[in-house]
Amino acid sequence: MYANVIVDIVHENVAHTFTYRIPDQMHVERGQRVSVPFGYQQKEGVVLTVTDSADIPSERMKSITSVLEDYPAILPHLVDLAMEMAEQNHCPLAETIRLMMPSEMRGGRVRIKTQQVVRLKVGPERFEEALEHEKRSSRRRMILCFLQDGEKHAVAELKEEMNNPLPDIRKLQENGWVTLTEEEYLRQPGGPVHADRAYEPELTELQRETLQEILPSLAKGVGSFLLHGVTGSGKTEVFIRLVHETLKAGLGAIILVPEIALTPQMVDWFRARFGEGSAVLHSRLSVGERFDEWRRIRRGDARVVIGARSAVFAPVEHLGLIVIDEEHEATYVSDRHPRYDAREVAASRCRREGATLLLASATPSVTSFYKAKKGEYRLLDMPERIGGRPLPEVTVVDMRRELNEGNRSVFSRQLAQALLDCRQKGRQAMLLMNHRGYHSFVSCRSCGHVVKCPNCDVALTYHLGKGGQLHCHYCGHAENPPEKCPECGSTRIRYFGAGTQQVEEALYQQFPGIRVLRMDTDTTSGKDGHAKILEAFRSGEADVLVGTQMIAKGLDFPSVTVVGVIAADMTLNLPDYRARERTFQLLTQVAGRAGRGREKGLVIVQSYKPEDAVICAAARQDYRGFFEEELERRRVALYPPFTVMARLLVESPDAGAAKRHVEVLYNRCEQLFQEYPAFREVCLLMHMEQPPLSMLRGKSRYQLLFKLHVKPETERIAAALSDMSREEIPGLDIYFEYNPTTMM
DNA sequence: AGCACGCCGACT
DNA sequence: GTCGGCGTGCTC
Repeated sequence: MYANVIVDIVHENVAHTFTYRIPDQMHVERGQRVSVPFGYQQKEGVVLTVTDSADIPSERMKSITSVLEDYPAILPHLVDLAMEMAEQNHCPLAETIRLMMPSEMRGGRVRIKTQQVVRLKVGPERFEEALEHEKRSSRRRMILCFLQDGEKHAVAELKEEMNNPLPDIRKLQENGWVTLTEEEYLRQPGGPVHADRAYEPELTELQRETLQEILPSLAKGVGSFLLHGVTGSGKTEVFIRLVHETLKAGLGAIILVPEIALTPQMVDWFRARFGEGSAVLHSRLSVGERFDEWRRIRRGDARVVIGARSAVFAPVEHLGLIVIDEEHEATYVSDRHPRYDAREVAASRCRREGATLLLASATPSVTSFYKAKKGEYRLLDMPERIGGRPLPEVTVVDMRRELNEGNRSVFSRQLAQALLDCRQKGRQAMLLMNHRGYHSFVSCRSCGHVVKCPNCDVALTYHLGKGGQLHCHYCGHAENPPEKCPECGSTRIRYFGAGTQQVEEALYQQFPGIRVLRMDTDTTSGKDGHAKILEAFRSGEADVLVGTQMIAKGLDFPSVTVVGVIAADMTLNLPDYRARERTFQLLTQVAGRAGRGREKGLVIVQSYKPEDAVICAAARQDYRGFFEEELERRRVALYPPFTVMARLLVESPDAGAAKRHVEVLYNRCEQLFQEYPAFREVCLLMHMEQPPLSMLRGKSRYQLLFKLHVKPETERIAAALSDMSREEIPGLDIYFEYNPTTMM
């Protein structure tokens, strides 16, 4: 028998299977990891197929050295998925196979932790006899009593009861009363589960109806849904019940949430609801913990998995359900190679494995909602908040008018009043400012020169602290602010634009005695920095939480009654076709933070363009209105989901080299279109330019932007463009992105 | 990805 | 003369 093996090397040259003889009495199957001789070295690989004939000459063929585990580490369905992904991304199979296992598993780094376990060897009927026999040692009697329940106990547990129990345990073993063994030990992050904390809240009528819509599909094993539920509508409880039903049917479930939602509290809460049969996968786990969680899933000990993006590959056998919460979040698209979209992977997995897919969001991505409208997903609506709580009232303030009427503060009069009232009532407020630092740029009033980063083509941001330096938010460069203009020598240097630090300071000035917490990348850098700030705010240590968009997502603070958006249109004018969508999502999500308790929430949105349709729709909390308008805009302007965007990005420390190569690529594309007229028809637009970030981390950047019709040829163009990025040129980095996450 | 094989410059 | 540069090519 022969095995076709994918060797664990990510390179085009070896991106095909190699055939090995399977030694007699060795058993291997699809998905199993093996060690094989490869050239003059030993490599790990994964068996793709087992056959009884081989098409290479026997004298060239080598034999599998050993199996690395006695079970297939990669489930057959996931092998199929890896193959599909490799084909779609035109990347080596080894690269997608790697997604299917924890990194600790590769390279023989598997360290299986063991612990010493002791248990009673004799039945309860001989327990008294044992006590009698050990009457001369109170320590040994104590150990026996500890083990009276007949269960296995870690020696470590006994250590908490007494000093150094091991010699006495050994003695008891000699005397034949207990057994002492080494057992494999799986680290359980978060410690033992207290399942008694679980409770099942009564479902609302709407929640029950939604559940009833999905349940039949769970039984049939086909169906995908998009759940559009307003903030606070109780979507989560629907997921939980679905998962319980999935488990009852003997199937497993995966729940994906954005990484930042996986707070310790949320993890505790989740484990309380599902107990030992659940696993958590996220980036804060140690490598060992992650590996152990993976094995618990693979062995079937954990059948419910909650995790971030990569948990979509969790080795759940008999999968019944995948839920993707906050499906509009950009975090579901991987930023590294291979660039997969967890939503698409989940859809493929569900189709393949006969599972139900449920995407959910208060502000679905335009693409997903469009798919739902076309019937690709079944659309479910939860338009009301739980307990009949009203959606917060949203007021848009025209900041141009504030300025005209002499208010130069960062706070409009309405917002200032709301903050005062809120504080008087002992409630809390949240303020969103989508820019960190103090001033967003520094410029010369004589010549207009803006101080920029030497490594990146962006203005430097003025930060308080450490003597007040200018920082680059892209590469981390910091320098002292100039005393005179480096361009014209004038001393008329001015600081412009506001950031979170300035909002914080303005609060202190305008509201003496106010207590403020600030949450942005600068204040959350330490370990659990994130959680610490949120915990402090939750326990009432501050009246106001000021932050960047990280405060907008999914947080539930019942005592927050006021939410202010300082500069709503800041994200609106970014050079990206999704800028409007992102603004709407941000405004709606942050508005949803208000009024989650008994009191009605008040949201004040400050804008310099209050008549803009996106701002208006967000103020009305009118997703449909936003969607229809935005879809029409994209239809007319030929943007996704009606077309596909692609980009070839060239980076080099040598600006000339980057420019020359992007021109070479341009010409090559022209040539390609000449050879294949069908390609020319598919390509709506090819645009050579310097991206908005024309320099980043000391590298000059040029790009080719493509807008492509969705046709059968589109995939082939993408493959050709991708090939152009794969060629290795010294001093040049070339990236190909299909549906790039950013156009910057 | 590694690593050997192979063909041209400056060193004990 | 050799040691060693990294270009090219192969791995079941």
